[in-house]
Amino acid sequence: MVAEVIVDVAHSDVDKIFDYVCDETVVAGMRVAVPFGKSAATGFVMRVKERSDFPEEKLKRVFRKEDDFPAVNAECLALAEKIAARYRCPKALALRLFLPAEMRTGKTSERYRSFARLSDQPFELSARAKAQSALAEYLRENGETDAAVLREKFGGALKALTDKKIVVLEKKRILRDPYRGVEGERTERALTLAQRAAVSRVDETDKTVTLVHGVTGSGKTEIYLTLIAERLAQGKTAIFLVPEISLTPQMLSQLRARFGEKVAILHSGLSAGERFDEWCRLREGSARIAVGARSAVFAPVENVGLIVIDEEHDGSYASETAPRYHTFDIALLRAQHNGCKLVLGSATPAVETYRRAKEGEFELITLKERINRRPMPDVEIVDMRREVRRGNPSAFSAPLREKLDRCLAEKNQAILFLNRRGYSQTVICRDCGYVAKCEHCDVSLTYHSEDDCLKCHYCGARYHPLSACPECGGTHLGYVGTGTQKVAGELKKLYPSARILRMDNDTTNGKEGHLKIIRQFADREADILVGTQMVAKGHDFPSVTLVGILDADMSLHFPDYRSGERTFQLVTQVAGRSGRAEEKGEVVLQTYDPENYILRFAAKYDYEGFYAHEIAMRSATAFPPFAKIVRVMITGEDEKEALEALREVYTKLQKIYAEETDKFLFFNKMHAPVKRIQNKYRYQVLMRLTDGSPLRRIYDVCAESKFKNALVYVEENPSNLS
DNA sequence: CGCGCGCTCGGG
DNA sequence: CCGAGCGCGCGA
Repeated sequence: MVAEVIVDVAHSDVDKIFDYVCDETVVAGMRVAVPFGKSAATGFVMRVKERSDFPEEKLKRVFRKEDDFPAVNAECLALAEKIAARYRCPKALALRLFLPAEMRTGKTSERYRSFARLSDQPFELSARAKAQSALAEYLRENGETDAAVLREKFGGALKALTDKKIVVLEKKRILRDPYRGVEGERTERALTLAQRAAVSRVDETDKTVTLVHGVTGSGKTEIYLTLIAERLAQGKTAIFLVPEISLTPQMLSQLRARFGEKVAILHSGLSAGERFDEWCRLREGSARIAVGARSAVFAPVENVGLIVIDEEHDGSYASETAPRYHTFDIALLRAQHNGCKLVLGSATPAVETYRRAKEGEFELITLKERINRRPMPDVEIVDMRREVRRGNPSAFSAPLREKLDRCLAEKNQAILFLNRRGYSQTVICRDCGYVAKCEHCDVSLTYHSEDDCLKCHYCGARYHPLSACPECGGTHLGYVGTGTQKVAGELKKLYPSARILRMDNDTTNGKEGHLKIIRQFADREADILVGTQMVAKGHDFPSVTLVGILDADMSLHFPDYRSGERTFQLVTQVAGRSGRAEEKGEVVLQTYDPENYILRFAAKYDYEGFYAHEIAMRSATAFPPFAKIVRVMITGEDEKEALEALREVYTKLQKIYAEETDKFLFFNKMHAPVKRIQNKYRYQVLMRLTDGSPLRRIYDVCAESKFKNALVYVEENPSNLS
């Protein structure tokens, strides 16, 4: 037999099939060790065939199998090839998406543990061997027991008994359990009429994709779970995708309560061993529901009956490393391959998604009612220009102060939202205009009062605070702009007795830190939570009755075509934190642009109105979905080489532009808005296309680029143009 | 990607 | 004439 192998080297030079002789136990999808050049390499068996076209005498043999199972199933093999073609990346890179990283790096493997049990042979122990008798008695009562436990309890008696063959040891595979005591109680509720109707619509439509557009609290999750249960009953599997941040213990316990051992989670919070074991349970079929962030779309399940993408609009579904796939595209391929449904859910769908639903490409289900019939909180838009005119330069408007007073007096909780970390955004010299900048990045530094230093928010570098301007020596240094740290400090002064908690990148050390703060606040260990957008995402705080959005303009004027859409999503999401239990919630939205249509629609929770306005604008200005934005990024530490790469890539792209000018609405090269990040210079060729047809050639140009010290990559409709 | 081959250039 | 440096092509 001959195996067609892709070696696990992510480089276009070796991105081709190599044939190796193998025995019949080697099957497609297996990882094998093969001789490659001077040394050995791991490879993926793409196909097994009878004979090779390559001269037989030159063929070498597969050394051995890396695993005794195919790591990548047939569907995923085909999918990997499609991904490699679509995003122009080496097949090895596409294949790697399908296995947990620790399987490649060898950082983990199956864990085994010895178990002891009594053998069948009859025995008699001397009366003096007390420990041995006790151990035998223990095994008779408890049956098979972990050998480590027995050693702890009975010491050397275990060895004595195994030597006498009275007790036998057996190694058993241990699955590491990532749920750590997550015990959910089953909170299954009968579906409402609307939910039941939604479930049948998904089942009955002949469209592959269904968008469930349901306001916060309309019970989308229950719909997903019912659909998943249906598929499970049919002997099929399901993939349930959520934004990374939504994988909370509460969410997991809900799933575990409903589906028990059938659920496996795949996410970065697990240890290497846990992740590997969860992956194995899915591959072997003992777990049938894969839950996780975007990478879970590559779950090793067979016979997929349903894929769910919850919070479909969330930015974390787009990969930021090669291959820069979008989770939806992969999910759609898998759904089509399996002939199953793909369900998207959101309270605030991406404009592009909603349009496809409106145009009839996707089935559209709208849920207008909240399960509990409770109205969404009232949103008051506060004109900050008026506050300034009235002599209030602080971050808190009079209406917000008033509501905060009341909220605290009534012993409720409040959340204040500000999308800027640190104390103040910039340090500026009032004498000469000098602004403190990072040495490695082309951005200004943010002052952090807690550790009294200047930090770069792009690379994390820290600097001593300035006492005088390094340019002119002036000492009139001004701190401009307000961050979460400053807000927390000012709150402390305004409400000395209130307990204030801050949540942003500086106070959360990794994922656990983030959960810790959430838990503290949920346990009412604080009265006010001040934070960046991480406070916005799906957590239930029943005692929160007030949410303040301190500076809505920050996200509104973000330089990106989706800033309006994101602001709408943000306001809706943050507002959803207020008034979830008995008491009605309130939202104060502070802005210098109170007439802005996005804020107006957001304040009324009018997605339709927002959409109609936004889509008309996108159409008039030719932005997605009416055009495709393509950015070719060129980055490198060596400015000269990066520029050289830019010039070469630009010249080649110009050729495409010249030949297909009618497809281009815009074509230009420039440096990126942030010229340097972590010492890497950044250049870009920015294009806006009427349709995607030149994309293929654009990817080709980038893949051809062979500069050693300059990275060239394509971004489609990038969500962050910095 | 990692390696070795061979071409080229500079030193003396 | 020799050794270091690098560009290139190969790997089954």
